[in-house]
Amino acid sequence: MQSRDPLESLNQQQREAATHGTGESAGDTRPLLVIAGAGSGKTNTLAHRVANLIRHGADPQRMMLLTFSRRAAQEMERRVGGVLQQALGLQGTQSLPNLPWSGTFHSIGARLLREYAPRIGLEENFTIHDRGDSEDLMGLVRHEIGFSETKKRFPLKGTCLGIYSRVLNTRDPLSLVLQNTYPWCTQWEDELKKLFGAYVEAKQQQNVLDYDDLLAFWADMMAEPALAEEVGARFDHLLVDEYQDTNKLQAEIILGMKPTGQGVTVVGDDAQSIYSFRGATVRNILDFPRQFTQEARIVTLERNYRSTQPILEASNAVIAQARERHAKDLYTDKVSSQKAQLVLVPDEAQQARWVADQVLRQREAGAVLKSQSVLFRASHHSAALELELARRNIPFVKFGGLKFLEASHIKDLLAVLRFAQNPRSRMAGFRVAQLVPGVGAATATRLLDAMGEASDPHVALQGFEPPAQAKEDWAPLASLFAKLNDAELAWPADMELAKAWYQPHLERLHEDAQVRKLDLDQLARLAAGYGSRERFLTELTLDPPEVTSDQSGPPLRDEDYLILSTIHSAKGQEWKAVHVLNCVDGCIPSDMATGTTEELEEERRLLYVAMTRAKEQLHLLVPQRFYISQQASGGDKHVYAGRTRFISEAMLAAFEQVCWPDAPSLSAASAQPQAPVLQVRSRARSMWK
DNA sequence: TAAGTCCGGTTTTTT
DNA sequence: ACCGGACTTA
Repeated sequence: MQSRDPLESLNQQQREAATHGTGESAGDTRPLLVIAGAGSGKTNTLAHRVANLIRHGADPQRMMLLTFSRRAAQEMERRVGGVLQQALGLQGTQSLPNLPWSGTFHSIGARLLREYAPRIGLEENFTIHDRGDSEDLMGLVRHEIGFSETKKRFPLKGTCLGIYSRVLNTRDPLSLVLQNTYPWCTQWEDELKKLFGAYVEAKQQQNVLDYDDLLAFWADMMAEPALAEEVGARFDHLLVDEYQDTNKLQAEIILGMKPTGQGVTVVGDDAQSIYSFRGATVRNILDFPRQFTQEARIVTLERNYRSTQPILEASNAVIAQARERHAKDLYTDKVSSQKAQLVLVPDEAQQARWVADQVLRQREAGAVLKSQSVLFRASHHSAALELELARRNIPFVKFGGLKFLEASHIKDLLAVLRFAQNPRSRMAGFRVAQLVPGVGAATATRLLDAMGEASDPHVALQGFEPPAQAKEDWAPLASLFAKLNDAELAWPADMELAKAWYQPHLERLHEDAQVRKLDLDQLARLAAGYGSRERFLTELTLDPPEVTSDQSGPPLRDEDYLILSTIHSAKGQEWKAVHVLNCVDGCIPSDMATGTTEELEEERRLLYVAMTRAKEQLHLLVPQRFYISQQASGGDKHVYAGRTRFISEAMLAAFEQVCWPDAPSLSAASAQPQAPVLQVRSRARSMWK
């Protein structure tokens, strides 16, 4: 049977990207850079490239595919499968390719490090600290070396970790990082050096790695020629998605693995680079062509398949003002008479109402909630809207912001498992021990010291004498760890044991134990999907479930719900209708990011990313005033905000302007119809002040 | 030594 | 509104 040409559906540029190095261009060993504009079919092209390589004999086991998230990796796998099926005329599930080496830099790094652990001086059973654990450890060390005294006002633990992380990821010296990014901390350079030294020491003693270690140790490994050669030779193809959001360390890893660039493909869009706060640098993609021993081939995808002409026009106008970029202008065939809207509303409360109204109206017109989204710069910008949606019973799911894993009861349970996995992790042990009533910081420290000095920490734990008043509650903990340490135990039985032990503590510590119990059950179900305790713990910290459950729990799979997301978490996605909240100076750009031109440029790209998510309808909301949040209810302190500086007077022609309510009045009455005129309670209180 | 109260300071975005 | 540190009480 003659199967169809699988590349038929691609345009000329996409086809060049998909087939580079095969067919007519066989023998071309240059690395490939694909500049893929927003909505230009990037994922599809990459999937076709992978499928095409496989059709030409490439072994999926020998391909490394670095994507931004596990979700992106799975999507890729699915699409590659689809293309292959079509091309080879295969049926059903017959040859879904298994791409074992696809995932984020961090998760692939963790795998390689575990595998090579014995050869690079690591212990194989290391556990991985997430952001919160790392901050806590930094805080502990900070306290231990005496930097936490009140008078000194030393940077907080989160700031310290931020500085440390930036030094590693950018490979810039500490002094430069302080000067550029943390100018208010420059006076502490010496102390920070000392702190970071102690932090590294603590991590090593406890056999834990943080996010940065996963990249830094991998890069170190690739700086060792023999190892780099060995690892590089295991992979024929190395493909990297979202390359504009990689940092110096990640570029070093790629270069170390494939110094000639043969087999390397990177895809990205410099106009969508929005992660410089994490050390990502646009230089990576701008410098890519000349990085290897042979110069790269560049293919640019400029045709947009996502948005209508008017939406694209408005987006192009915004990004055209950017200072430095690969010149490209997106075009599309999708005509529409509907311009992008600039919606003026009096304040945030009215903004929430307008969005809720609009979302319902569009649902009446046939757009299910899932095809619509609301995007915002910072997680808390959606607070008013969330209230409004709840009030009207409109289901929604929020991406980004607080995670399921950050709730204290989830952390408690995970700490038990982590401590069992790695008994040298003081962070986990500290948390677990203090769950026992009568045990506080002092007793916990005594336990961990005893375990640290012992040749076998398990024996030390079993032999530990708790204070008299804690004795009774201590026994179940000791016996739990005896069981968890048993090699016979088969995952996920560990989870059940831990949960059973934790149950009484949960009830004692939390009023709402019932609700939290549901979360723990959810976690246990999740656990069953992983092969081992080690894998569960690793994957969970590197690729946490993205959706935050409200108290109500995650919506059912078939239910319809509106998407709320930070702009950062909206990366790579698209919706029929997109609403962008708070398009005012101070929010976009965030008033915390107006210091340097680079920061400001990134904020501009952020708005561009938000706008280019829209397929048919785009609404930019401009609330005209903001109430100061910390004041008595009914208070009237507010500030006026102006339209974002990224949409200049001259660009207004690309938008349709809407004022709501109809009369663009700023009078208090129309702006705040529901606000009480009088607050009797606060008046009664104020009598006594 | 543990647990509870009070006060002061506070830089968004995420692997 | 939240967190961390200092201070108080049992």
